[in-house]
Amino acid sequence: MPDTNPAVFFEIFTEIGIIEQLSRASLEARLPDGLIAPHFAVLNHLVRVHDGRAPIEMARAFQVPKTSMTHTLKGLEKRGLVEMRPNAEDGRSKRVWLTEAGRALRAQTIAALGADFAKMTAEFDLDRLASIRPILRDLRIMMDAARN
Amino acid sequence: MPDTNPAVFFEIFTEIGIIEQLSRASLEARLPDGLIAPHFAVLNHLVRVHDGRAPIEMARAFQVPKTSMTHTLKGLEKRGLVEMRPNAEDGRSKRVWLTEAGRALRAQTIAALGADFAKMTAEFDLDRLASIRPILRDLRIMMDAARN
DNA sequence: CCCATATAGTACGATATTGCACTAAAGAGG
DNA sequence: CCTCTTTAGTGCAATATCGTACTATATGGG
Repeated sequence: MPDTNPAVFFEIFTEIGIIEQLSRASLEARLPDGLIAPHFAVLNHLVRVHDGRAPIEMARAFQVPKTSMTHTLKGLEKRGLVEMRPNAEDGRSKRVWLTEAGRALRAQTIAALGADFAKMTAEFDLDRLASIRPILRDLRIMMDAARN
Repeated sequence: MPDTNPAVFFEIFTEIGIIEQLSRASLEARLPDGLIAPHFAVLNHLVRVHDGRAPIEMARAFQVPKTSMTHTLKGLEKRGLVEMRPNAEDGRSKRVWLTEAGRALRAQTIAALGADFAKMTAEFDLDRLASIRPILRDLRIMMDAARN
């Protein structure tokens, strides 16, 4: 019988909220003191999308206010994980570059997480997990579009 | 071909992080000024699990430090949505009770969200969404157990 | 009963998040 | 060019999160 009850969304979002919290805790347990998930997200983004991004671009990518991005970048800069340089093509903006330490920390964190996830693999069928990926992806795309 | 790469976890958690952020934004858009997701989570928990819980029980249920729960409850109490009373059976602890206003706000918020979700139903197949629920549930249970 | 230990709650300080207001620079229209 | 509007970034204040330390009460071994 097809499910036509929108409360399904409520239940799914509740599960997702709990899983997000647990996965964030796992990540932060692998980060050096003083660094939290948003710091890692920025390092990871700069590797995946290529560094040299402007802070405002990253604020949009993560859908956080630009003041939050300023703060996160300040923390990364203070620890020598990124460098902020002026943007020669636009005097209003800056560009963010990874340092060697930033790249190394990101790689090292991913390696540590890989070990954690490998343990989970022993307890959770990866094919079953992988099967929900396209649905989560489509859900994310739909919600992203819905927020106008 | 079975997927044996633990990076599947990384990708799933990334999607889940984004969806959590978007769904939290939807919820908070429906809450009165000054109330945020943790406030609603507490109200909802007190209805579903029955009120009269001790703050420490709820801190454990949400896996937040007890200081965070103290703060969240203080906000709810200030707005007359819950009442804190001493626990006659244990002088160290308190019990948290919903007020009529608290119950009403929770019901009204769920109704508003129901309308939002009904719109999403037009754009996302509910059967497809419902199909991932048991997997998310099992994943949450596994991770919850794994955190020792 | 007494005392050592454990537990519930809170005060406080450090850091995080975010809205508002401001500055500096860019772009658009004349 | 000159002005009006828009955009990128940041300072500041309000609130949130959370670790540490403290108080009060409970519990358990003697």
